[in-house]
Amino acid sequence: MRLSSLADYAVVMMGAAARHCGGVRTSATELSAETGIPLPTAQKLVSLLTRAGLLKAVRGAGGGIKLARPAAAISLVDIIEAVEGPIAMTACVDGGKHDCSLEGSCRVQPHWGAVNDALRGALGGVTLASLAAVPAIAASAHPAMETRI
Amino acid sequence: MRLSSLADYAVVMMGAAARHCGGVRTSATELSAETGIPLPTAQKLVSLLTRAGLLKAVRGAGGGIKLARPAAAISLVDIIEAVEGPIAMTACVDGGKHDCSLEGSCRVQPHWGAVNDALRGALGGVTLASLAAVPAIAASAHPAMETRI
DNA sequence: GCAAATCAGAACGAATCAGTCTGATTTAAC
DNA sequence: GTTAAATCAGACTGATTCGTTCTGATTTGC
Repeated sequence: MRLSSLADYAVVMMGAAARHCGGVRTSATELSAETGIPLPTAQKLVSLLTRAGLLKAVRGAGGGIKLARPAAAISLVDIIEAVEGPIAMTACVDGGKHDCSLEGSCRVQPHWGAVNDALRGALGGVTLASLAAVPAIAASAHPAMETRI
Repeated sequence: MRLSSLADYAVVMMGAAARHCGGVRTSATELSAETGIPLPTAQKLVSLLTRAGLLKAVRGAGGGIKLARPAAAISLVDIIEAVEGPIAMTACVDGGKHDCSLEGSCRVQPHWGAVNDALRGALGGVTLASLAAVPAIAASAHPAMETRI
């Protein structure tokens, strides 16, 4: 039930990219320096995010990357699914895949849909725009984060 | 972002145990036969769930297990945390553990708390009692599960 | 006292994940 | 036109975690 490190890094990198206000082109090297993520890992993430259609990449010297869509149109769901694949807490929630041998008699299955919806709703409610611009809230929220969630 | 198989099995097993109405004592062998979960795995789950205080175990011939609390007082959160440990999507949400090198400058951190709360709320809203008694709903909900969540 | 049944914990194999490295492609400068 | 630098893109390796199985400790019933 924990996010993979790659997905976590991807969110941080996309947040940094969004801070380069739209048109300005940045690069994996620059984002690596800003966020502290190792360069090779940052390069791999750029590749994944570009393939998913979240970033626009331009090769060669002077090239770089920029957001493919406005920051307000990109949510945590998009980023996480770009790195980890479809969000499905159990196999029976993953459309098409029906590997569970308990199919049919399982009484838990109906509930997973609702739980999965709640998770996707929470992730979809956080856009990249809100990540890029929350200076005061972030500072004041830190102490409260201790609440053992 | 997928539940581990062990945790998934644990939920199914606890649901089956709850169907043995309170006082009646069952065993890992019986639950294994009812759910289709391999016996060795079922035994390990019984051990984990007992250690977490969700089941009461009695050793020896004629022994067995039963719910430690009423089914209405056990939620998916309890079961999942018994198997996987505390639910924390990222390291910075896990109280005490502060391994992230980006601490302090990270602008994403405040949001993870809210997302984590939403997830825990969704999981906490599903009690073992509701899992044990949903005959009609389960049957009618199956076709709708195709909705690519 | 003996035997059967049960839970409890340790050990092994497999799969996924994180990270690193090398190569293909493009542009800019000379 | 050529060279060189900078960038993205994909393949590879090591490690950690997960899932499963096996063996042992404990208790009751006969």
